[in-house]
Amino acid sequence: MPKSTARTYSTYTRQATALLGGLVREARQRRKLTVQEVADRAGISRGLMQRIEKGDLKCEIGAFFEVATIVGVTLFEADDTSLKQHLNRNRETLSLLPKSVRKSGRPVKDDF
Amino acid sequence: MPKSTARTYSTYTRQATALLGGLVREARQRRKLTVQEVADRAGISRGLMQRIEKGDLKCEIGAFFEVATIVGVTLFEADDTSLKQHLNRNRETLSLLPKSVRKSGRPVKDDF
DNA sequence: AAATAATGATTTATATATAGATCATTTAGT
DNA sequence: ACTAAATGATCTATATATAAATCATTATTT
Repeated sequence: MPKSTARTYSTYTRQATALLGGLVREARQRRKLTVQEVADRAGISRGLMQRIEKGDLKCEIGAFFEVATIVGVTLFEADDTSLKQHLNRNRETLSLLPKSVRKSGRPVKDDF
Repeated sequence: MPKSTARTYSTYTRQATALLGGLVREARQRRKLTVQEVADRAGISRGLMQRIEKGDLKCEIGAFFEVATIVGVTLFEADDTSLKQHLNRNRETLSLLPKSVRKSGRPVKDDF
């Protein structure tokens, strides 16, 4: 039972999301696609599409990324191959990490 | 009234989200932080934190990015300055793109 | 080895994001 | 100029994401 999901976000989070939304809008316009067209292709409503372009923080990341992908805005160096490789590298690292010494250590609240 | 919000996602979207979640998990472990600790700092539940690390596509992008930021995983080349500049460049492009002249002057709030 | 902590997974109640509709305004095309 | 299309904004109903609680399992520390 969510008490109150009124979140707070860091400036970076807000800016990054706004930037991504802006890049989507820019890319969409460059390709001469309407909001409705992209929404249709992504299987979402026009309203959600507009919120995404405005950088609304409460959109599903899946819908957001899907729209970005459709208009050609990609995180992680675009092409599938490199993404897949990156993913695999990440997988390996993850499985290896826990192994070597995870001794005591305390939280370490550093930077930011 | 949403009929059925069972979306479909491209392979790229699924991989990108999974990768981002994996990077979050990796970064968190490297910093010796528990899931609960990061969740607390982000103001989200442990359950959501776990879904984020698994790359669940239906998480809020805001929560996702906030967690990423907290553990030090940043999109858009990390530092605030470059992000801010990028954002401004994007803004300019946007206001110029539509067609040179936008009749009724828009406020243009660039108070970032 | 025992104790403690962290993670994974599931369930429930509720807060809320979403689709869809509608209307106003702005932009594009003729 | 007029017309049509696109965008912006707001509202409602409902599907669903979320917080919280709980239990099982797996690590970690002593």
